Amino acid sequence: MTNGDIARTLERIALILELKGGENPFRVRAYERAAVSVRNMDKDVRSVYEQGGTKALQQLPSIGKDLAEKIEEMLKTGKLAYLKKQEKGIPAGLITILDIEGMGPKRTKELWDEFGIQSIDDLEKLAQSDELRTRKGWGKKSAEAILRGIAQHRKMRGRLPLPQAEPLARELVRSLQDCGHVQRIEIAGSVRRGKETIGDIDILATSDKPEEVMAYFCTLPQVESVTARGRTKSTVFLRAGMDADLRIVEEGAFGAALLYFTGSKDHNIRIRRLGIVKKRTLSEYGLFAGTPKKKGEKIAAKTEEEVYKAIGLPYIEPELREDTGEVQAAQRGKLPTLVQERDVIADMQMHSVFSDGKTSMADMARAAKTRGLRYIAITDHASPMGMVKGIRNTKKSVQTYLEAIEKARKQVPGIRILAGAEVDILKDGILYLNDELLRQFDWIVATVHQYFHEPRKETTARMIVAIRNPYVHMIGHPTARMLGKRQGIAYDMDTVLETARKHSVAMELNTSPDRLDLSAENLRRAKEKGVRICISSDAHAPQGLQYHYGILQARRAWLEQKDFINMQPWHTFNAWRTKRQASS
DNA sequence: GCCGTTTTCGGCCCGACTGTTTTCAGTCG
Repeated sequence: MTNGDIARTLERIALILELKGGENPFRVRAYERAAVSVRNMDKDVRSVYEQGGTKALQQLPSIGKDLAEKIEEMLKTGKLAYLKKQEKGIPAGLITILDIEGMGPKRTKELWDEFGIQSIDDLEKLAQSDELRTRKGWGKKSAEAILRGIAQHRKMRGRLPLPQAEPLARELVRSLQDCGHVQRIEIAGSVRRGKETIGDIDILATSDKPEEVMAYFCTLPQVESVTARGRTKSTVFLRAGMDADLRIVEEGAFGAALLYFTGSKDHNIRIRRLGIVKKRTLSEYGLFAGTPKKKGEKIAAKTEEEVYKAIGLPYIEPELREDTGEVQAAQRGKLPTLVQERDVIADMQMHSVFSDGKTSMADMARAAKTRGLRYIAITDHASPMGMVKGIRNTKKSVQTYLEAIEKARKQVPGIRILAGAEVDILKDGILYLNDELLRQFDWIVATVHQYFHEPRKETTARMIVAIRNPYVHMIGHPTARMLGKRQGIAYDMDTVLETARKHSVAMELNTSPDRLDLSAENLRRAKEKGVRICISSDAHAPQGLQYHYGILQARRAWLEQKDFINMQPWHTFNAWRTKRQASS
């Protein structure tokens, strides 16, 4: 069982307890919190358990004696008797109904008890009939809202990758600015936190004419339907297939509101609890003296900095706000100095027309130079796959390639160009190019492009063989995932990262918007193990030299400039590169 | 079920919107 499996099991228990009803809601919440805690961990729960037993598990946040024992059972048997017992009599399809907007546990239970619905299809039939429309507490509008919710659910199928959702959010902001009654406006929510996938878009604004702004928002051409419309909050469903919320707040409380609507929920809860200790109440309207019931004077609200300060914390960057230790780090003055886009001074993976790129090596180098990069590697493909043009496993092909690089160096002075190659890792971990050829390059990126579904054990061994190859400098897009399309290869990440550190091989942060590989979670694990990270665009054309989403991901992983081997001056980078070659 | 400068019991984040109600429960973030 992986961390994800354990988290999913705990979540499922929480859902079932809610559905059954009559349960202490805080107990439900405890299971949810524990699930989040396990999912966000940067270590394997299994290894924590193996090293320290249930006592060590109890050191984890939101895990007490009871849940430590349940996790132990899952790790030992792969099952959980408690879940089995709770599941008894609950139809599997019932839980999926909770994914429908507007259907929570209480309403779902009511319809299950009264009409025996067991699935989304059952719910649809019921909402189409007259039974709901005439039922006490429901009515015509409820039935229609449910049908709308079902239609959206079927259309949405999950979340959009950030590189698709963020431009949508920016476009909405631009449109709203055009309406003339918006003063301040900011993107909040998970887009602001730079999450890898986005469930909905949150926008926050101030306005002298809130009603007009809301009317304008609800009738934008991007909007397919309006879910809710009020004076301060409206929710719409976009044609692009996701919800967008707009909130209008008072100018004087913009900071408190931005903090609140940026989240995450768990971060908010964490800092509110800090407030309670100091007899303060924090809401989207500000930080107040007293309790929610007996609220006193306003202490801070204007800016996020001011609110954090009043609660005794330094400013915490949005990308860190996931309740994965950032509040504790802030209290101890140990927040990282997060990496920024301007720290990118080199790019260690890009392609030219020699393989599947769109432009010449010289054009790529010029574009990189214009962007302010000091050194780059041209890394055309070396792959046995017939469909991939590029470097072949022959002396002659490599010779031709190296000559082309040399020519580009002459054409574009003022930027250092490394002769690199992106070499396929074959099924057994051996590289496509032989050692005699590999040694002629300045920079070797090893990547997986085939055999994505081999067993975990074999894949782990395959990666280790590749890392041990003395000519390899970096593992490119290490899991080979494609966001929203392909899950990526599965292997024992901890073992592979430890091998990489031992052999001083860098792991790539590939900033290509459909890869973003490694993920933030794995990057953070890599950092904690002391593995070198190397950022690269994998650009196939000059406009592909982009780092925005990769940098956001790096920030979510707590990475700093010093964690990147290619954010160092050339001599530092080169010393590491040549030492790697010498020691191998 | 978790947790502790309110420490081993008694709390657990806070408020808006909707559809129904006539003062509110359920849902959402």
